[in-house]
Amino acid sequence: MYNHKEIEKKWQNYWQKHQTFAAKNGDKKEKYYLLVEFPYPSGAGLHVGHARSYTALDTVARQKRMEGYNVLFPMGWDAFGAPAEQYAIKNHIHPKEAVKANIKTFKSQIEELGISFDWNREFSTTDPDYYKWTQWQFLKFYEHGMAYKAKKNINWCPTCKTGLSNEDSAGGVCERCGSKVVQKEKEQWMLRMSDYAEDLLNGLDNTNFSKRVKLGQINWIGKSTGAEIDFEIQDTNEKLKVYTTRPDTIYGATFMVIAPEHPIIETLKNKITNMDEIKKYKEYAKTKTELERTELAKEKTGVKIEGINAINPFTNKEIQIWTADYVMMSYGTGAIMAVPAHDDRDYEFATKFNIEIIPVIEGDTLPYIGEGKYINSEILNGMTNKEEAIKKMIDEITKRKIGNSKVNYRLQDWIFSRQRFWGEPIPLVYCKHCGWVPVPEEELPVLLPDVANYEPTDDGESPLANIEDWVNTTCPKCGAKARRETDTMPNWAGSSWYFLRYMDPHNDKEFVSKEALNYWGKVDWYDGGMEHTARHLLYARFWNQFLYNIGLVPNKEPIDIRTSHGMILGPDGEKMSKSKGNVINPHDVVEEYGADALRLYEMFIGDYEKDAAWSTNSLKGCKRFIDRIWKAGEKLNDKEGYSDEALVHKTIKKVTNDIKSMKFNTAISALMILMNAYDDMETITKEDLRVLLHLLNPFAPHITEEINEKYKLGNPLCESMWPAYDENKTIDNTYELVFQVNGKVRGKETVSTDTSKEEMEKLAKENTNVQKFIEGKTIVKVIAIPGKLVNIVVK
RNA sequence: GCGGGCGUGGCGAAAUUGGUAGACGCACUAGACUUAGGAUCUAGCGCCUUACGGCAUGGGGGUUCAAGUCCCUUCGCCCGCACCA
Repeated sequence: MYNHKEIEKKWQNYWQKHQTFAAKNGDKKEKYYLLVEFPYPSGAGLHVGHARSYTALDTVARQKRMEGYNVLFPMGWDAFGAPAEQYAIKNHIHPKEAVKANIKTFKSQIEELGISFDWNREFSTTDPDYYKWTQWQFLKFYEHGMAYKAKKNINWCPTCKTGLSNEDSAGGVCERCGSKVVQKEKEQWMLRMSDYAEDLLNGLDNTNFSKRVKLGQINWIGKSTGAEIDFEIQDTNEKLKVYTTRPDTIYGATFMVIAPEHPIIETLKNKITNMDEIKKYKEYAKTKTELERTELAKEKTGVKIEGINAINPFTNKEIQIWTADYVMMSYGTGAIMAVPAHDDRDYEFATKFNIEIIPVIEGDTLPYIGEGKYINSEILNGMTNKEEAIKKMIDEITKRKIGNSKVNYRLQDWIFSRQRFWGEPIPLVYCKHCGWVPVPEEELPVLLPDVANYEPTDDGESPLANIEDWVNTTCPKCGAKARRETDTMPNWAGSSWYFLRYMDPHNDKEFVSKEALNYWGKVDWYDGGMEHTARHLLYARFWNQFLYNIGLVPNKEPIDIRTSHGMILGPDGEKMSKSKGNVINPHDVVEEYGADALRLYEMFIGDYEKDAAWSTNSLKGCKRFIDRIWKAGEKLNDKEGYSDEALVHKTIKKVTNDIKSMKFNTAISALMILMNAYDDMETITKEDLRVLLHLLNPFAPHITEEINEKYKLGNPLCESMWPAYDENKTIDNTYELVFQVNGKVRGKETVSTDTSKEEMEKLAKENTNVQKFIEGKTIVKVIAIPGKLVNIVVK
């Protein structure tokens, strides 16, 4: 019938030759910026999941261009990262070689899908021309005091021999290799992201992210409101500051718990009588990974600190101080007031160690967290409103100068150092006399050297530390001997600003020009995986907000709409993986069924934001649809106009709107309905066929152009304006009026659209089947809804 | 535990403001064409019933002339966060 391979190649060449998808900076047309996450070019090649996201926004891009927009739809490569480095370690070749080969494969696989990327703007985060500007921006953070080096107890992966951010070690396992993460003290570069917690939270109001994406951001920032309160330690001048969201329960605070790393232990070591035991416990807690600390949550552990006691500032009673690993040093003040009557964790702990439990809110069961009448609480007794009680307590502690209200965030500063080779070198030099000195702008980029060995050192330094002639340099400030920073940036760095670079990718004077920034503005629509909606999006927003604050970008929020596609699962409903043998390779599908069939199927598969299992049978159904259109060209007549005007206008309307709202499946279904109608006609007009091809073009761009050309229906679709519909013409002259008796359908009749209520009622009562159901009964009420139905209520 | 989402045929799913539940596709069944069919075309296809009709959107209740849609309640599943104080 036709050779899809030839057709696809032909039109891909046509687009290339005519530069159909080249975005033009400064063009008079209205701009629209569409972005998909640039992939990590792994050796495994393109995944059908990539194809889903790319095709979806490609559909939008193609529609937008035909609607007259200047569309920016770029693609590039996020190529720093561990897999390329692992490959390099094994094979002793420079990771950039592996990356180069993988990009080639990836790119050809994307090209054969016919995605309308503007390849003129392609770059990789590993290009020195690109990472020069990543380094330059890091120096901006540094200049503005936003980057600092700190000795931190960091999450350490013993297998990868590198520090990990909290985000990279979620759940206590290394995100990359799955090893248990341990705590290790190390000097690390940090970015002050926690300073931006409130802005990152508030900024969400200026975005159109989907609800679940916003919630992901909100959860990650983790704002909580409460109070900090000082508890005196008896017979010392020391105070223990706690953070609590429930200061109203303070009368029930019968003990305190501090994190094993809490510095007060060191301060008061002379008073504490069981230091050995406490040190032992601290060691024990350190060996436990975060995961174990959570998983083994069932059983509380802890040690009572002997020799010191605190005073509850409201009951004035002596209370014990314990150390336990259920209190984290990284959150709040690393110390809590324990209210066992109203907190499950404190309750469990108190029960295990026989500590007094005093209820302060009336209730039947303990622990009872929540609201109720306050008891045993002097100034709060009798109150019932939680918010009021909290407010009263905060007023009281403020008045007594023992505390204040306090907002806490889960969000912490971003650990920005990695002890790896394959990342952007941090462009700083350490000089004995001058301290840390930035590499001057004109010396950027600090290039990664060519070496033979990419393994991290055993003491956890980056492999760069071994390369003497790279490490040893001179101080840019005083000229003395100095050493380069050997840590590299995390691979989130390059992806935090790549959307800005696409606006002006070849600029060698600036990271992006002001003109380009002003013209392209925000990313209008960013689509990617659910797995990146928390951290990548947060990093990118943080980075951009910083650039905004120092006047380098025009918008505080870089992205307007963010959507996240569901995963494509294997035919067995499981996540695709080599080991399960359920991987569908897009290249194979393109070979056998064609790019258009694959694209159409992936858009037809179901709700775009939900996961969906692969079905080759459904794919065949989409292929069949394309074949039917191909054959429809054989029954063209010489007439003009649309054979079924109302249907065509309705279809244009539906497809136009459904693409914009990501309801790709129903858009395609509308086109199938139109095709089914053509099948029922003896012959169809050229306009009939052309409009179908045009509406289908964003989904199946190759075959539609080919058929359009074959039957000389008009200019190439990609160079024609998107079909317009006339609202008046979407309305049919007739409709099927439904007759109901007591809400049950008892008859139908095709009537003219302008049938009056009276006529409708009359027709209903005349219907023989309706009469069967109203005979001998009293009509209570008749409801006539024009365009829909008549409902006769009888008794 | 907290936050969010979902529950509709054998399957993927549709269903503006409450107004014909199951569009469209897959699978399946029967027939046509055919040497052949895993190609194509035609017809059928929620469940029960020979039919009339009845019953159906996880379960129960409510509002309404009318509920997949609104309200209450209950069960189940999925996702995110989490000893976060």
